[in-house]
Amino acid sequence: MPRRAPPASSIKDVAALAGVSIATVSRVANGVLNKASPETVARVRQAIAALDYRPTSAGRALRQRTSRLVAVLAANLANPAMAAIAASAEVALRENGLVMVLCDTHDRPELQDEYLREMLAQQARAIVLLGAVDSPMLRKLHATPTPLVFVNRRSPVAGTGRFVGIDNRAAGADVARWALSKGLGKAALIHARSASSATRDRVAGILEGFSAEAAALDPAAIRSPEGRDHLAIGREGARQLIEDGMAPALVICTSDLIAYGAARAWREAGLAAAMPRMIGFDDSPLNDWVAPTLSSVRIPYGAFGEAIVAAVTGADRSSGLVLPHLLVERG
Amino acid sequence: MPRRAPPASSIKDVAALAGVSIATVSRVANGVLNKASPETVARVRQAIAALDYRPTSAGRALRQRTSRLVAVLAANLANPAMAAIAASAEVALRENGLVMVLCDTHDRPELQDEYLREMLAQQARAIVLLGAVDSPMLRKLHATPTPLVFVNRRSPVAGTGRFVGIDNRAAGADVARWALSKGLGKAALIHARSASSATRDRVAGILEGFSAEAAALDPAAIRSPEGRDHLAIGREGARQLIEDGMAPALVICTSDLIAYGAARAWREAGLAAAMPRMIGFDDSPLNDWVAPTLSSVRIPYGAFGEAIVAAVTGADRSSGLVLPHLLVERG
DNA sequence: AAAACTTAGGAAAACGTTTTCCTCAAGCCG
DNA sequence: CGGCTTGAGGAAAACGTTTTCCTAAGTTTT
Repeated sequence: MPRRAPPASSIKDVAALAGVSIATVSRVANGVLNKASPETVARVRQAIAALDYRPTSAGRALRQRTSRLVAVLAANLANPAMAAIAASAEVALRENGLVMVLCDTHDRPELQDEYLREMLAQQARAIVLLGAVDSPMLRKLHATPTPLVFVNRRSPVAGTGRFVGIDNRAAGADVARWALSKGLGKAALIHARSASSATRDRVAGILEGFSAEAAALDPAAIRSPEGRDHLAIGREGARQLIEDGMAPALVICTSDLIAYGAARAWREAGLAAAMPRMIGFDDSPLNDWVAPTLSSVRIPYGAFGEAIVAAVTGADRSSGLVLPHLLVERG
Repeated sequence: MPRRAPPASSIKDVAALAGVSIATVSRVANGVLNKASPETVARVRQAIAALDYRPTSAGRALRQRTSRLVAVLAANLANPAMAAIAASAEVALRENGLVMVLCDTHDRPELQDEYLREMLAQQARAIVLLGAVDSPMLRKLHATPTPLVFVNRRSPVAGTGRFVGIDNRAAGADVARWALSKGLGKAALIHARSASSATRDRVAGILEGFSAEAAALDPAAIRSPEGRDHLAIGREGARQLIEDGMAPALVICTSDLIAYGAARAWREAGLAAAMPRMIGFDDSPLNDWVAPTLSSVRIPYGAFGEAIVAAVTGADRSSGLVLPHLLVERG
């Protein structure tokens, strides 16, 4: 039933053509040059080129007990920010001879576990979690040597795995400081009811930032409704604020998507003219195009790829990388 | 240097635990039940569960000469429409026991070739091209048994590969008919200067649709500037229209992203109030949230996944699947 | 009761690599 | 000239599966 792959040329063919043993071909192909004379190397290289040979990954993976695959498990690919990270990671991995396998866990623990299992069977070189959720397999994995990299959200198991992301708490505080220094007036906050460390830290930072200036956020102006995605959460949160007669001058959202949703609620309420100022997190690349008045905390997603590679290859022994964020003001 | 994967339990361990040969374990694991007694099957199953055994893909791929990997080569992951297709494909593939490997070719032939080579080395079960571009390797691949599936854009090599997408020509004609029947007045057209069959067919359909009603699109109102992405193209095209004093009542864009770009140009020109009506293609899921006045031809991206799987597994012998589109009117 | 099947399961080959030893020859030192 | 070292390269094992035979017992058919 399984369709056979094309009978590509194998190492044997190259060896035969070059008149050497397969061991030599393998060495040359892998850049081990001190075991063959320059002439032999040249001959083998020529044969490789002539046959368009490339080592089959299955054979290599079998022998080396690890593949060139790096699994990236994203919580939600529909989120442009996640897609941006994935794209950036893909480029960086490729440049390091690794291949990205991208999966969408939909933030569901069972699905995440299923993927973790599969990637273990694939002998993935490393597993990158773009928004991890706690799950049994994840805990088991911590006991294995497979490198685990947590992006945006920290590992649900304290003190394990490398982290790549921004300092969300500091970013939250920055937003609060900015709001106060601008004298924007009454602020509201909409965030996801998620247990993710990113959201938690942002919210904590925001609250801290306000209280550090002896100001405070009206608890009635904080909303964290349930919702199937950030867009819906933002819309629902804003709807509640409007319904309750709140008229904030600024709405802080813990993601750009939440802000998109909130803006829609204001439009739908016929209050487009009285739309409050808004600020989100991520600074989605689309903002300049579709949300010209949305301020946002820019997260350098384009730089995540390299950071992820560094974490994957364990180039630095540190427990992770904290990248800089930047508050981008619009509108 | 390569970090070793955890010493997961292998088929031998299972065999030892169940007191059978590895052949029997393999058979049971693959659901071949007519070669073992029910009791043996049960015993093996128990051992498999106890050891949390899952066949290593490298061994399997080596023996079967094909892997469970399906390569998806996307032209541009930053495009939410592509991301949506990828997400949909990923789910459908997974449900069929296949694993998606996602790559971003950035519409560049060399990069596409590099990925094609790599995926051949990975013994990918099939290769899905989300926006293929012509390239040497692609032509070579047509001679191999590896199934090739073209999504959105048809194969650059006539008559080869399966196709999944909508009838772009008909969709273009639908847009023209809609514009005329609504009596919207003077229309403009912005499209990418791409050689992709999707864009070509849409443009052709639009022009045909107009002439079929004995109307015509002012050639001076058709723009196809160069640009690094659709957003930039839309912005530049609109900028040209504005500069040339065109004041179309409707701007037809061959993608939603182009329309986003065009809208930005009008805003930037200080003409937000006089923004023409717009219609795009894709109907990005984000439209309802960020572009409430953008009409669009909805492409059922959520259904692409299943169609792709059907094409990949060759379940139907047809040369491809044409899915229905739908004109969604907004604003 | 011999012959022919069936059932349950095992032994072993094959898949394509990488890598660990070997070997053989040449060059060097004493 | 005998013993080292070094350079160049080969033979073969091992990795974990799947699958093709094979076998030995039991069961049916003549």
